[in-house]
Amino acid sequence: MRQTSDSLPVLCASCEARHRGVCGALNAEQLSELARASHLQVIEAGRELVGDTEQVESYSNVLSGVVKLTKTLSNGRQQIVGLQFAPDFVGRPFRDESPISATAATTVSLCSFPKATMERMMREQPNLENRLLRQALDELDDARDWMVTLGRKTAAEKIASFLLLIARNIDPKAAAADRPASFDLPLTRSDIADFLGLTIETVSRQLTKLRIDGIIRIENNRRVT
Amino acid sequence: MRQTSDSLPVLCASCEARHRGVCGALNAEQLSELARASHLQVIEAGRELVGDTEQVESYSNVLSGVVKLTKTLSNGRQQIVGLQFAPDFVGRPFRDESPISATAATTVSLCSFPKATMERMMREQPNLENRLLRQALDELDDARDWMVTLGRKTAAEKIASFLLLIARNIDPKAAAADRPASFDLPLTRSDIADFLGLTIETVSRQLTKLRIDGIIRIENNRRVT
DNA sequence: GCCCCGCGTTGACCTGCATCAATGGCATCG
DNA sequence: CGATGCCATTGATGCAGGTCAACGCGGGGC
Repeated sequence: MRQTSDSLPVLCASCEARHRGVCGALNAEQLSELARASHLQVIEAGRELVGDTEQVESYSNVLSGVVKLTKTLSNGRQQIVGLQFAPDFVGRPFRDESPISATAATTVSLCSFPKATMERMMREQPNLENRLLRQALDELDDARDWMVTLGRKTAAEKIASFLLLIARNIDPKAAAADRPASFDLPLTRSDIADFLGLTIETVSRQLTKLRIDGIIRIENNRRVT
Repeated sequence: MRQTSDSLPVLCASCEARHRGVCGALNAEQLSELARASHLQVIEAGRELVGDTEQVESYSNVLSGVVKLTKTLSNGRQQIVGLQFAPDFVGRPFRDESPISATAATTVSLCSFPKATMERMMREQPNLENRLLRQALDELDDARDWMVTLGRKTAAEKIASFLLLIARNIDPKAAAADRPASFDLPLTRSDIADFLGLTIETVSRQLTKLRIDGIIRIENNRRVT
C-alpha cells in the first residue's frame, strides 16, 4: 500500500520506530489511528516509566535515551536485566503486571499509547505480531548473551563486554568500521554495577585500570576506545 | 472449528504439545498436515539436537526429557542459558544459525518437522505466531529471572533457586501444594555448575550442606525437599 | 576377576572480588 | 559561600568460591 507523504502523521514523519521499530508493520491508516491515540513524553533520568499507576496500561516506543529494566531482590540487591535503546518497544504484552520495573537511565523521550489500542491492532494486523515476535527473540538472544557474561566472565571481561555493548548501540557506525568509538556512558557506576553483577568499587577499579593501560580515555564520565 | 476424534492424527492424540504447546494454535487440517511432515525421534543424554547438520533445518517440540541450551566461550567456559521441558518448542525462527547449541540433558523424545513447513504455517495462521510470541516472552521472563540469580545471588541461593526451578517443572502438582517434592535431577553436577555459573566442587559442597542441614535428602542423585 | 573411566565428594590452599572506610569533585541550595 | 548530598575514586582487609589434588564408587569391557 502506497501512501502520499501528507497522509503520514507528523508525529511519525521523522520517527525511527516508523521504520526499524514496531510501527513499521502498520499501514498508513493504522499508523494514523495509533498516532491519534498516542502521546509524546519526556522522562528525566532516574524516574520510573511503568508501575507508577497511570502508565501501567500503556506501551511505548523509545525515541531517544536509554531505559533500564531492573529486578530487585527482597534485601535490596538489584540486577539490571535489560537496556532498551531507540527504537525499542517497552511493555509486556499478555500479562498485566510485569515483575520488572522500567526506569529512565538517561533523559528519555517516549511515544506512548494505550494497551488496548495496541492489542486490538495486533489482532487486526498479523505483521505487528510478527514484529513483536522478532523483537522478543532478539531480546531473548541478548538476555542469553548476557547470562554468559554474568555467569562465566571475570570483572575485567564484564566491563569490556559492557563497553562494547554500549558502543555498538550508541555509535554503531564507528563500531562497524571498528575504529575508536566515543560516547557518553548512559549509566552511572552504580547502574553499571547492577548490570554486571559487580560492586561500584570493582567497576571503578576496572575502569581506571583500562584507563591506565591506555585502552580507553575518560573525561568526566565520557570516553574513547 | 470442530473436529471428530478420528480426524486427529494418531501422533498427536496423546501429545501434550497439542494442547499446551504450539500445536494448540492449529486447526485439524493444519495439524494433520504438520503431522504428516513430522517425525518422532529419541535422543539419548549428551547428544546434540541442532547443529549436527541434518537438524539445522528443523524445529521440534519436546515430548519428554530435558533439553539444555548452552553457549561456549573460546577458552572452554560454558554457560547453560536455558532448559526446555515438555511441551516446549525448540528452534530459532527467523535466523539461520543460532549461536546456541541444544543438547539432550536426559534421554529426550522429540517431534520434529521441517522449518519450511512451520514457517509457511506461520504465515497462514496468525494464531501460531501468537503462540510463539507468548512462549518467547515467557522464555524472556525466565532468562531475566535467571540473570538475577546469576548476578546477585550467593552459591547457596543459586542452588536453592535451581532446585525450586526443577521441582516446579518436574513435579508441578507437589510444588503447587507446596509440600515436599521428590524427583530425579535431570542434570549432572557439571551441568548444574554450568547453569549456575559455579564450579562442580561448589555445587557438590552446597548440596552436601543442604543434606547435612536436613533440608533435602539424596539417594544416588535423587532427592526430596 | 581386574582395569578403566566418568562422575561425585572432600580437603587444603589461594585469589578475585566484596566489604568497610575515608576522601575529593561537583552541583544544588539556602 | 559554606553546607549538604551524590557520585566516583582509592586503600585496607576478609571471605566466598575457585583451583588443585586425592580418593571412592559404580558400570562396562575383556
